[in-house]
Amino acid sequence: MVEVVDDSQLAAGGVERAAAAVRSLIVARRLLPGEQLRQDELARRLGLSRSTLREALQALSVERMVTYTRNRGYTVARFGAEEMQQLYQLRDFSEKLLLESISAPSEEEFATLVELNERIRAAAEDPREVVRLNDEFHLKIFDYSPLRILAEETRRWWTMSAAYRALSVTTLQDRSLIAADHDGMLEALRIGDSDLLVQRAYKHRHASLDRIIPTII
Amino acid sequence: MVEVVDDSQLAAGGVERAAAAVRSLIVARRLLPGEQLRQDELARRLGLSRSTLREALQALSVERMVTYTRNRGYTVARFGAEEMQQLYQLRDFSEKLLLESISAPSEEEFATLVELNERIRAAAEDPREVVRLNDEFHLKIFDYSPLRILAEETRRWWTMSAAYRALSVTTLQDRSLIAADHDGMLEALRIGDSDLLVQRAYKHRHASLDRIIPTII
DNA sequence: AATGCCAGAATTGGCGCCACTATTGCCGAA
DNA sequence: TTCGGCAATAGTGGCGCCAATTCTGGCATT
Repeated sequence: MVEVVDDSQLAAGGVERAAAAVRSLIVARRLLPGEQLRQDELARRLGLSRSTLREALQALSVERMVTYTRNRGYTVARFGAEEMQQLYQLRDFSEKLLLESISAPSEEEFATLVELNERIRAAAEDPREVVRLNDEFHLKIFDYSPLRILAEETRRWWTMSAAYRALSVTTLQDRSLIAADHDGMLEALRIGDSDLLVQRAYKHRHASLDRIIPTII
Repeated sequence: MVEVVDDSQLAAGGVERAAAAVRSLIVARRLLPGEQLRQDELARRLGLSRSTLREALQALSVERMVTYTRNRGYTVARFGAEEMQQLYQLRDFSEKLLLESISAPSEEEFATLVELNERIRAAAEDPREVVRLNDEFHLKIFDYSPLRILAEETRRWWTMSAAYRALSVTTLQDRSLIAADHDGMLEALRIGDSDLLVQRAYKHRHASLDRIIPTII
């Protein structure tokens, strides 16, 4: 069985395409933290050459999505509890800056977020879909900030923990809690109460962290 | 004339070596912002193959040291005033966190910093050396923090502006000001006054930014 | 039975090559 | 003379190959 990776989001550009594909496999937990990435096999699986994949892995290594050891190749990045906490601490500060820098979103932007959140609520039975939509929801908000560089770095920090977040969501009993938190954030966003928004985002974030930590071996 | 890059800091490992070399060329302003990086020539110049260089450039691209355009290759990253300010704003927040997280450095660590600063003072007539030592001084401080991930990201943000900083230092009249600022920071570090340290580092940093901005075209 | 060692297999590291795309410089028409 | 188009050239994108290193499984030794 030849498995072609989902090329839904792949416009073109070999390396970017490859990086996106591998990133997506990691986020979807089809490649697990700590797992060895055999270049030859992975390249075949993605339908491209090893050299191209190599460049992608190098990029992902700088992004900390994978770990590189000389002469031993790449493995999916694995985080300990300590590192995970540092990661979330970073996001505490960066997302605070981002959210404070957002001027009131347009009607259209706001509607998009509301709709996304409704889809999250509706997908409560499908953890994978919840995670995907949740990512889209949060990343979209980051992009509303004029602080381009920080937004990009934050996106990276967000994605770093994605595989772990995905696992914790799977085992979450009441997945409607996520959408409920988002409701609160959206309300704060709508009335333009920056402090409230930051506070609610913080709470939402740490609820996530609290779910993740116990899953870390 | 065959030019071999300075292999002082290059342990081994093709790609890392290449990335370090290119980074060092950019920081030293031997490759200027906006400049096209022709892979073939650069590979020859560094004494390695184009494919290996390619991986390095890919990594540097994620680090934002270079910019990539599809089918047009890589150029040395170029920052506008707006971006530069964002970069420094990032460092405001990240270096604050780092400095606050540092527990009092050991005698030995402290002595190293003092000595470095004396060398900066002594090298006042040699701008390039001042820049190199200054980098070493600041990066070393970052590494004292237990916040490993943030320290690494901050190192990256620091390096991103290095080429611009190098230029502004060259045209600086009284280069002893830099060492004087460091004196103040070291004093705060020694007496363990975290707030004072953060404040003085802030002032130092923005003096740097104020010098850089006018040099941006 | 456990441990150290050695050859074979598997995997990574680095390189040169060819196809494709962008750039350039030239030439002819307006 | 200037501008638009076209061919030659330069440079990037992607691939397969071979050397070097690491891993693995079997064998001998204690």
